[in-house]
Amino acid sequence: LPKSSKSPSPTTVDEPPEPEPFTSDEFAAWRGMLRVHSTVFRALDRQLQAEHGFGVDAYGVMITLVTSPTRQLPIGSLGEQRNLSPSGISRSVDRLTRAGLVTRTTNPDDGRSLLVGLTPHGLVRLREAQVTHHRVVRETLLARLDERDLKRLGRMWEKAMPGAVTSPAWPL
Amino acid sequence: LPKSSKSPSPTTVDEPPEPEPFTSDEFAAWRGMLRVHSTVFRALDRQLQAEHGFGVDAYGVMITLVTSPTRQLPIGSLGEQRNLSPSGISRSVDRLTRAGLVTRTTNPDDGRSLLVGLTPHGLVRLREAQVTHHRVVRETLLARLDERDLKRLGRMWEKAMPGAVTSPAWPL
DNA sequence: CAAGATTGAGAGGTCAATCTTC
DNA sequence: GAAGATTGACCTCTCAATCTTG
Repeated sequence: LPKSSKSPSPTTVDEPPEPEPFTSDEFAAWRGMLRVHSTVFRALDRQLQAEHGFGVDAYGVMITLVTSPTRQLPIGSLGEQRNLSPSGISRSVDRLTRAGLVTRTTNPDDGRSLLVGLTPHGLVRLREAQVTHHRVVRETLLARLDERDLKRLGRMWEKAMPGAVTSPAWPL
Repeated sequence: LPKSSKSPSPTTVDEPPEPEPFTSDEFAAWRGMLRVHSTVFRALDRQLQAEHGFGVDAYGVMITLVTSPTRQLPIGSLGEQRNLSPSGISRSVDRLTRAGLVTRTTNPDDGRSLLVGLTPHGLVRLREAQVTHHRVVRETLLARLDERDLKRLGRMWEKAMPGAVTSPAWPL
C-alpha cells in the first residue's frame, strides 16, 4: 500500500519498481479505510466480548435475525447475509444455540430447510449489546466526524456499491 | 446495525426497544463502511490467493517490510503494525519464511530480538502482487468514485484518526 | 526478574465429502 | 439426482504458559 522509498543503499540492487502505483488520493482513501476499519472493528469486538460474552460475529448474526420481520430466517439466507460459507454459518448457529440465544427449527413446509430464530433471551442480550455497539462506534469513529461528513460517507458507499447502505439482503 | 421493525405480531410481546439508536446518517456511514470493506477485502484476498498463492495477510506483512528503508523490521514492531498478537506475527513470519519470502535473523546487538527481512524473491513476488492489489481495489472501489470523493475520504480518515493515512507506525 | 519470541490449546473460519429430504 | 445442511480435515488467529537472553 505505501510508496516505495528509494533507499540510498550502497549495493547496486537492480530492484523492480512499484507497478501502477496508486495516486496519493487513492492511497489515502484506501489505506485510511483499512486502518480505520481495523481499529474500530477490533475495539468493537473486544468490548462486546468483555461486556457481553460474545463477539462481533455472534452480534452480527443476531442483528440480522432481528432485522427480519418474523425474527427468524432460513439458515442459508442468514449465512449469505453474514458473508459466511454454509459450514461457517452452521457452526456459528451451533454455538449460538448452545448459548441459548437462538433456536433452530425444521421448516414444516420443507424438511431440508432450517429456520433460525432469536430467543426472547437472545433479544434481551442483543438489546444490551447494541448499547455497547453504538457507544464504541460513536467514540472511535462517528463522533469525530460532523453531520456533513456522515452524509457524504453514506452517499459514497451507496455510490461505490449500490445497495451497500440500503439493501437488507447483503453480506454484513 | 439495522433499525428494528415493529412487526404486527399477534402476541403482545413486551419487547425491549432498540437503545440509543443511530441516526440514519450514522447508520449509513457505518453500515456502508462495513459492507464495502468486507466486499473489497474478500475480493482482494481471493484474487491474491488465486494469482499469487498468498493472501492479504502475507501481502500486508511484505508491504510493511518494503516500507521500511532497510527492508527489515524487528518482528515485534512488525506485529504491531499488522495489528497481530506476538504469537500471530510469529506464526505468520514462520509461514513466510518457509515460503522463502522473508528471512529471520537474530539481531547482533540483542540476542532476544529478531529482524525480519524481505528476500529478493519476496520483493519480486510482492511487486507482482501489487499489480493485483491495485487492480482489484480500483475495480471494486476506487474507480467508482471521483477524485473529489477520494480526497474527501482521505481527509475524513485523517480527521477521524490522526495518522491513519500518514503515519507509518500504525496497525495495518 | 523483565523483555522478546515461540509453543500448546482452543476458537472460529474454509473447502470437500457426506447425509437427508425433496 | 439436486438442494440444504452438517461433519471432518485443515488453516490462522488469540490467550496463557514457556523458553531464552539481558
